[in-house]
Amino acid sequence: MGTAPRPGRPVRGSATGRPVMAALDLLGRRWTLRVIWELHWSGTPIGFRDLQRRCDAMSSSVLSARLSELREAGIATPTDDTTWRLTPLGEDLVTAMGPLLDWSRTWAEQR
Amino acid sequence: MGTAPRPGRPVRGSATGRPVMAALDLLGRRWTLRVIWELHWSGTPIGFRDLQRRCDAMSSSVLSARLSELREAGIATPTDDTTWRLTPLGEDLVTAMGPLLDWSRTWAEQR
DNA sequence: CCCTTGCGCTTCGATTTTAGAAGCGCAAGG
DNA sequence: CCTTGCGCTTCTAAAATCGAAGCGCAAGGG
Repeated sequence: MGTAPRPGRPVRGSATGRPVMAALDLLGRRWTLRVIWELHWSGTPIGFRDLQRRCDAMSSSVLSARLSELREAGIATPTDDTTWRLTPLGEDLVTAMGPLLDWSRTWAEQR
Repeated sequence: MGTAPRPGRPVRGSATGRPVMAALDLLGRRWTLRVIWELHWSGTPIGFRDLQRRCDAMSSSVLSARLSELREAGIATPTDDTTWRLTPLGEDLVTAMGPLLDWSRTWAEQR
C-alpha cells in the first residue's frame, strides 16, 4: 500500500511538501505513534501479533498498514525472523518525542 | 461536542488513562497538530476563516471540532473578539514539538 | 434604508479511514 | 494427522473526515 507520506511530496493536509508536514501526516494517522512507542519500549524485536496485543488489540488490518508505512518511511524495519524493530532513525524519533511526553505530564497536572 | 481526550480517562486506543496516551489521542486526530502550529506561527490571535485558509482550506466542520477539543484541553482559547490563540500550555506544547521538527528535517535528508 | 460582503460557525450527504471478525498458508509440536 | 499459534490479508460495518451549502450577524457602501 504505497501511501506513506514522504518529505518533499504533497501530503494529506498540505501541498507544500515541507518535511514537517509530511511528518505530521504520517505520525497523525491513528495508532502510528503508539506503534512506534511500543516498538521502542519492548526493548527487543517484536512479532506482529504480540505488537497487536500491546496496542490494546488494535485492528490487524490497520497494524499491517501502519507497519508498511513505517517501513517505507524508514522508521521501522522487519528483522530476518518475522519480527519488527525501530531503525536508528526511528529511535531518534522516539527521542524527539521525549519533550512531548514531559508536556503531557504537565498537562495532566493542570487538568 | 464533549469528546476531547483528557488525562486520567480512557481514550481511543488506550484504556489506561495514562497522560501520554490521552495526548497521543488528542494530537493524533487529523489537523490537530497543524491547527496548533498555525495558531502559534500567526503571531497574533486569528479568526476562524483565516485559520481555515492557513490550514490548506481544511473542512470547516473539522476545524470547528478541533477548536472545541483544544479549548476543552486548555490548549487554545477564544479571545473576547471572536479570534483564537494558544494558551500558555499550548505554547509549551509547541516548544515540546521543537525536537520533532528537527527530526523531520533529518528524516527529509535521509530519504 | 437596502444590498452586498465577510464573518463565525453549523448542518448534511459523500468519501475516506478505521474497526473487527474471519480466514489463509505455514511451521512447530504432540 | 491434528491442533496451536504465527504473520498477515480480506471483507463489511462503523466512524471520522470532506466539502459544499447555508444561517444569523455585523460592518460598510450607495
